[in-house]
Amino acid sequence: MSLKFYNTLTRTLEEFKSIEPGKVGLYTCGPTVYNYAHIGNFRAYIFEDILRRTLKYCGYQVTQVMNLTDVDDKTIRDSRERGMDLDSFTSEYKKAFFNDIETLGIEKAEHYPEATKHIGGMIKIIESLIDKGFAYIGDDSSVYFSIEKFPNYGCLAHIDMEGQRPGARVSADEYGKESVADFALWKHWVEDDGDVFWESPWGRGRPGWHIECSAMSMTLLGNHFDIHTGGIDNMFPHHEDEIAQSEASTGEKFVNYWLHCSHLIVNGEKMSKSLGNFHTLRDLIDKGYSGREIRWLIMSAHYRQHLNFTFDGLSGTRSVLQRIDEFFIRLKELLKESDQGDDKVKELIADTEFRFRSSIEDDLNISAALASFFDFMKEVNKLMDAKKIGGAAAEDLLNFCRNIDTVFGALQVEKEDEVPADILQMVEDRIQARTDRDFATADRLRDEITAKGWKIEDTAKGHRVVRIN
RNA sequence: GGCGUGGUAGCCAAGUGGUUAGGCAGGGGUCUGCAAAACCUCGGACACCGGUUCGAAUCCGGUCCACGCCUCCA
Repeated sequence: MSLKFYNTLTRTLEEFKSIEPGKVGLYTCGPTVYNYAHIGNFRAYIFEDILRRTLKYCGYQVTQVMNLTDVDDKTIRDSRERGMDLDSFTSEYKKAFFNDIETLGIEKAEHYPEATKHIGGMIKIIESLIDKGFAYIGDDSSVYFSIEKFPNYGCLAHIDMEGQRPGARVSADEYGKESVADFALWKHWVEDDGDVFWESPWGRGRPGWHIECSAMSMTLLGNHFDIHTGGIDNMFPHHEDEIAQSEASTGEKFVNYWLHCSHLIVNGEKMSKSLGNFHTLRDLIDKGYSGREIRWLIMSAHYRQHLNFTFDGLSGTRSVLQRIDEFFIRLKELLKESDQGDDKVKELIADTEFRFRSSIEDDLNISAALASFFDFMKEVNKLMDAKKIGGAAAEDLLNFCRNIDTVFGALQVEKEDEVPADILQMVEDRIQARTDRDFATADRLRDEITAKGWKIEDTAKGHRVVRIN
């Protein structure tokens, strides 16, 4: 079996081969920290998380870099509006970002470089671009990259610049450039920037947007690395510009595989503030949904497809996750039984692992991978019903689930709810009432327990208490 | 105008020439003092029109619809 990805660069499914055997350098475009991130942003981070986990599952040692853009037009504008200095403004949102990814069960990257800490590296790249004739100083004293000097420009987005008509969005204030499509490497200080500026060979100013990713990726992963990802809207111009400036500067190939995830839409419409369907993670948490439920919904669609986010869909995840929890509770209860079912179980595990792996290796086909798990769960349930699993076989099944959950990051095999003493007492009282055949009391206690957020399940082997989500 | 994606059951969502995808919701059943939960089970589908083929949801042509990007939005 082999790992395959759809490479935006070639628009084909390609077998993945890392530059250095067994190791992968992965650069994932991160947040601009001027606001709380919304679920659309998190779709990208969850996709990148699944990618990272899949690479590890396939045996690679992953070095992931995710940038934090902490200086740009929006961070400057909003920090000034709030009367805060840039650092204290952005640090609030950096903290929120890390809280949010933890809520969603996203594994931490190895590096989270901040743009403001890498200005020196950016200046070096810009200097080399000026030296090599790819960049020039415009009439407004900003430094621009001249795309006509880089014949390969458009290789990622597959755009032929000759055929482009300048849109209305090309604003009149960008008169410093020789050509409208040229992009800023260094923006000369203007009054609206306030005290946000760095000294450079071209005077006070701040970096353009694209240059930070080139500087930070090359610093941490080298001039040439394996995978670069982001949302599809970043493909052009952001990633196109990164390729141009990086390759022009080093003369080397920048990135081998470019992976882009599609947008999330809400109730069939683009998410936007004006439509009132704009959700941040904390909005949803406040509405009572869990990070696990949100993760499950968002990861369950293939990353290159539009994902239609609906509250019906989100509520549906609660049922399936509860079913999974119940499955593991049941399986763990069988650990203390005597060993049985080994051969059948080994075969089932081998078959499922094959299906799971082929699915996930096929450009991260998570839907098919999940289907293999559901089919597996159904078979194990049948075996459990038939009392054909116990001891070591149960342990093997649990270990297998722990193993595939290194990719899903959502099964929560170990989940155990600590039952409060007062609930336990009520459960005991109810059992006694039932033994006494005092069903009125038993039912009243059950209702009280339910009202306190717990659920009783009477099984052949005893009584289980689980938390109601 | 250019580049690109998609339309699969009530909803979400894989598949891409022949063999049950899967999940949620719904029906039926097992279990139960009654429930709940769980488990088993069932139905229902490939936007439309042509074509290629023994065979098309899948390939080709056309039509309709939806969506994304085309200068800083994941």
